[in-house]
Amino acid sequence: MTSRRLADRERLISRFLQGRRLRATSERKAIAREIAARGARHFSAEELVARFRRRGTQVSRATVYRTLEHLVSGGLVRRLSFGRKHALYEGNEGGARHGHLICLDCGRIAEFTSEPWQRPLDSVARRRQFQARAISIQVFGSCRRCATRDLS
Amino acid sequence: MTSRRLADRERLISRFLQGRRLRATSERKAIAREIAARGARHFSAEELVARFRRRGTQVSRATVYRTLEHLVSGGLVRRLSFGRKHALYEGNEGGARHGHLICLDCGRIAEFTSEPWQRPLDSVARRRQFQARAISIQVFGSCRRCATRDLS
DNA sequence: GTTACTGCAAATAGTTTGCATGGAT
DNA sequence: ATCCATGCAAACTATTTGCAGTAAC
Repeated sequence: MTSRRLADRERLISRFLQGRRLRATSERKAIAREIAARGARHFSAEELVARFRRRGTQVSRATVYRTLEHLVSGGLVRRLSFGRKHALYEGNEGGARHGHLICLDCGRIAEFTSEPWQRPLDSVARRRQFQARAISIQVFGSCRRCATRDLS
Repeated sequence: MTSRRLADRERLISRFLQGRRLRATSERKAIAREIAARGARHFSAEELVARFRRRGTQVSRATVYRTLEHLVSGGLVRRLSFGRKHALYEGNEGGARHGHLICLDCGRIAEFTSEPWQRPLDSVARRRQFQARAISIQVFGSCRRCATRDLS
């Protein structure tokens, strides 16, 4: 990602904070910067905390969780709750829709574009008068690597 | 559901236990019976525990979790992890595929048939050489009732 | 008889929350 | 000056696990 787009994303989050009358604290800006830098890659709350800690940036775990909450409810970040462990998050990169292939053996997660399913899903939502805010398609199974290994 | 089909489902689970060399204990049979009785309705682990407790059936929480684990990994039951709270489960009624519309305001969950998306999803999986075991489509947003109320 | 299964209670893991202090508006 | 946001640590919730006793095979 170019630093141009990175700055764009940061600005987007600043605007979001303003719009919601949320204060632009240094902690929130640090979180915004960190998420922007990760692009569309997945991350856990704990990963953010660890990264800040390693780097000496002062942001507590509680603040990370509280800020993610805001960003998710505002649609700037998606929360992915697979499996039984921690939730994963991903920046909502301009709405590029994708689903996830989740390997139950090794935990690896791959993505595929779910663009083709967007329209039919929208139509289901419309029919039910359901106001869709986020759509998530998950396929659980074994990735190529693990499926091959399983043959042993 | 007829008691005929209910018996079918119980038998299915018995066969499953045998197939995996798992002992057919009274606890596991009680759980199988309970899940069969619920048909395709959603339930949480805690709900099962509570139901057993209320009725005086002797099945501990640990056993409920351990048994659900087996059934999920065997594909007889699906685990649905929405939101941040407890997981929900549903009997895998002969593979009738459906997705979920999850209301973020009131928590209500509605279903829609995802049959039409099965084939294209299969083809994505094939292309990636991903061995799919379960597919889950979730749409988060506001149900009709809550969307209307939100206008206030 | 052997070995898997169960129940209990304690341990985990991730996340949330109350409260006093500090900082943005 | 006001009052929202932060940090800390304690609280919570759902789930998992170690271990000793019990029951299925």
